[in-house]
Amino acid sequence: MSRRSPNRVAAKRRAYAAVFAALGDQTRLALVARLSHGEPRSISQLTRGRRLSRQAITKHLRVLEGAGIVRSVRSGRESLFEFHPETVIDLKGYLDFVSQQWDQALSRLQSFVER
Amino acid sequence: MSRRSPNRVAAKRRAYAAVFAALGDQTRLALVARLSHGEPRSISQLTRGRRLSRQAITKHLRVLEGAGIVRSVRSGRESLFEFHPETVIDLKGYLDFVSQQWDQALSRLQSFVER
DNA sequence: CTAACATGCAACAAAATAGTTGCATATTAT
DNA sequence: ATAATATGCAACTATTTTGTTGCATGTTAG
Repeated sequence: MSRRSPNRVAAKRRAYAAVFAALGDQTRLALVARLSHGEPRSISQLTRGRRLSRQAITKHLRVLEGAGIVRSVRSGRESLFEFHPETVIDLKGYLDFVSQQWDQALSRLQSFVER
Repeated sequence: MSRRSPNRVAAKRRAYAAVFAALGDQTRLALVARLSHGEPRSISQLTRGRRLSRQAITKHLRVLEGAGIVRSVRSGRESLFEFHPETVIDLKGYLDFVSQQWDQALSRLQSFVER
């Protein structure tokens, strides 16, 4: 049987919730879009042209980093942020799991109705 | 060309951000898991056994409903919440888009290095 | 009819989030 | 060496989120 300790399930959930929460913001979503487009960018580059202060952008980047969605590397006087795809792939997996659970529920209902 | 007005892009982003934000919470993730497992459930059913008050659960459900992740229907004295898969499917699509953008960026880099 | 149940609404408090500003420090360009 | 650039740290405010409690109202069971 798939018995999985509730604690383990809860821990997983907390982790996924943190990733979802990190993506749950316009600004951060825009940053992810920008970074997923290619090369690593510095905080200044990511701030330039935006209406938010550098510090605000920095905080958002740290949230994304904390969730494992981006990585930062210091390079001289700037710190470069780079998209880290694994976490997003993993999240897709979670959504897949939820969808599949639903599909299976539907087909169970279906076979019940049909008998 | 794919020129897409920035406003349209921003609007899309806001919408997705709202869905991510709705999923960015342990309790709500647990509710989604429960509801994706099958039959619609009433607020009382979803509250029973949990350590949160009924009102707290209700608020969470309304957040999920606002994001289009669940639907509610009144049935007599109770209101039943049901998982609504389309929104989650759509979100998976967004994550796919981001991943693909990254993959394409990688292959562009690859072909650049190789020449 | 009346009691039990299910929910809604509103006011409130505590905590987390988002953003700003000012100042300090490290790195690079001239 | 100096100035310009890039970032970090801390304090502070405003807003949003999370949760509670109390009370009112609608619905169903006995």
